[in-house]
Amino acid sequence: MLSDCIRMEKTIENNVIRALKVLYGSEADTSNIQVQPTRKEFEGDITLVVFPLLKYSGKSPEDTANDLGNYLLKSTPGISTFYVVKGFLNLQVSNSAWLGEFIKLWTAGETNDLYKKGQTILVEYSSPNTNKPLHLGHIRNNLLGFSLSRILTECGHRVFKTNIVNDRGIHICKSMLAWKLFGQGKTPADTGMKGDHFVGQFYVEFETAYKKEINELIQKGMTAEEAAESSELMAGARDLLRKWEAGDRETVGLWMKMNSWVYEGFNITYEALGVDFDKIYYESETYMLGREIVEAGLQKGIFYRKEDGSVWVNLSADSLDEKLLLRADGTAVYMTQDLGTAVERYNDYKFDHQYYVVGNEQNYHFQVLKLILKKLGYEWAEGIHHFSYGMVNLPEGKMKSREGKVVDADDLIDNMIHTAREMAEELGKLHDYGDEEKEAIYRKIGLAALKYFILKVDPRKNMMFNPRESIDFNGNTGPFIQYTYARIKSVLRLAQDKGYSVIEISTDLVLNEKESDLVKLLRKYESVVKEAAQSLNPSVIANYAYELAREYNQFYHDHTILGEHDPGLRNFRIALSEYTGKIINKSMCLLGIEMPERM
RNA sequence: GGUUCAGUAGCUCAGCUGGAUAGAGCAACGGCCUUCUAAGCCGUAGGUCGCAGGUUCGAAUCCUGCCUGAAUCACCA
Repeated sequence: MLSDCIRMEKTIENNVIRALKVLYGSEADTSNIQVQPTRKEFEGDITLVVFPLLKYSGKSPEDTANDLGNYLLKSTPGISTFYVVKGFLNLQVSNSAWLGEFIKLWTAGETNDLYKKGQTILVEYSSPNTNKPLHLGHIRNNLLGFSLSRILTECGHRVFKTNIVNDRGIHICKSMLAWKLFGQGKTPADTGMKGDHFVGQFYVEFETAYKKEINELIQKGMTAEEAAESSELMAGARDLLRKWEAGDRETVGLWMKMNSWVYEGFNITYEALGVDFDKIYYESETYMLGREIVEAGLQKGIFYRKEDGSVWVNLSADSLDEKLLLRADGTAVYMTQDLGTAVERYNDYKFDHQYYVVGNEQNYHFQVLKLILKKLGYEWAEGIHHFSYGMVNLPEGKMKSREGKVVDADDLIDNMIHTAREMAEELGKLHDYGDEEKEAIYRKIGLAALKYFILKVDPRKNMMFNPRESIDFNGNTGPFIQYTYARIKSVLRLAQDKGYSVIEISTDLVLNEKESDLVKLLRKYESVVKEAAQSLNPSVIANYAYELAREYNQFYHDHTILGEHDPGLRNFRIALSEYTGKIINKSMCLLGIEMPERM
């Protein structure tokens, strides 16, 4: 399918090389052949840039373009005429050729051979802490991870989505202590709160009480360090951590109880976002892994031990620093654990690639992780990649969860759905639907607005979110694309009512400009998906879907579909609409965005 | 200070491995619904692509320097 679609450009490239040989006796380098779509303001469809070819022709740009144009006109089927503008050769593709391109797409069906050989790929994303609810930063992570998984799947790979939950450590102990001190035995069910919010509240309570305690100690004349050391609250939290590690029954019981509340809450958020996982790893189960690996590296002399007993690796040869791998007391650090889980995952899946969807604040960590794995001799380390994405900032600056300056995920989702509901009710197009059906549509629209807003920006860049200016539903937005889809569906329903069914498409039609523009865009789909996969960038697909929707709306506005009297042309337009709807749906599906049949 | 990333319209963002007169949306202003969904379409206005050099037929894009911002350089995760 792909090869069919790019055949025309490929043929042109080959024929240019042949032309240069025939006309000028030169062996041209393919890298000098630049074939691209002609800009809207010029006549033609496909442009050959002739500047790089002047060294072969030894002629002026115009003469060279004319020579090549004449050659291509004779040698390349589908080219009807050409225009020379300065150093650009603009080739016009004939009407019937565009129609032919569309018929190829139309009849190709669901074949998918973007990549011939699928690989096994792990995508790790989400990876929350269990001491607080998810916020907008997590939403970006989840959406990117989920979308990347779908894109890679679309490319024919076997993709496994994983999540490593940070369910242990001092932060959970803080919530636990606060609950013991202030919780009065209450549960989320008692308060009607979502479990993750319930637990998060105690985390915040701990931080507030702790800050107060420190301030009081400082008032009494202590330095900040002294105060931190003599804090009873912090000592209590540390004590819980020790008890937890020692397997103290009561502590572990409380830990399990509170975590289970959090998971209930997380699951609701994950479901609302429409993301899921094939396998969830828990840090409480994996944090010990990695020690043996460090020991082995020590034996091989890749790592070294300092006098105090701590283990380090020296990466200065790779222009990085020394890095700690094991504390003097033998306990694991973040890196130890990540080394362990990487090896464990390789053993579990024998992956060709593993993508870690983690914020760019950890660029250094993943650089080191990969390097150490390579030093240890794991060849598969070449296949691990950090899918690094930028932060979501507020107008005030960074989100700070400790200070409560965050945009809560659940609140945001609810707000989006609420806005969708208000707008839809105002427009009143869904009167004949039942409440449940309506709600399902509001949900789709609200989530589309949110997801598209986040996924349309380049993942590598930091992005801004202003809570006071709510996310748009008009213009370059998810709902706009959904609207276009719903419009198409509406046309198709009416076509069916009228008994118009398209069995085959006439090869004898004259396309208007909007129609051929649409065909041009439609045949780009697979190369867009491929580019998104290669550059790890769902925004490429988001922008494509928008462009396609905009193009379709122009076509829809300018030309009647069902009102067309010529049955051949009418059928073509119905088919064009249907296929556009299909591509819009597929593109948005790769972003994890659902399309409504009506809105 | 070292490393990495970013700086494009008032705001939020596109701009592919260098290509023609730098594009969208929002906000502003003006048009288009007795006709397939107006969450739409069309138009007007809005730019020293951070600054300065360099590479070449050609630079928002590549190189160097500088300015600004972010992240990171933890026995935190």
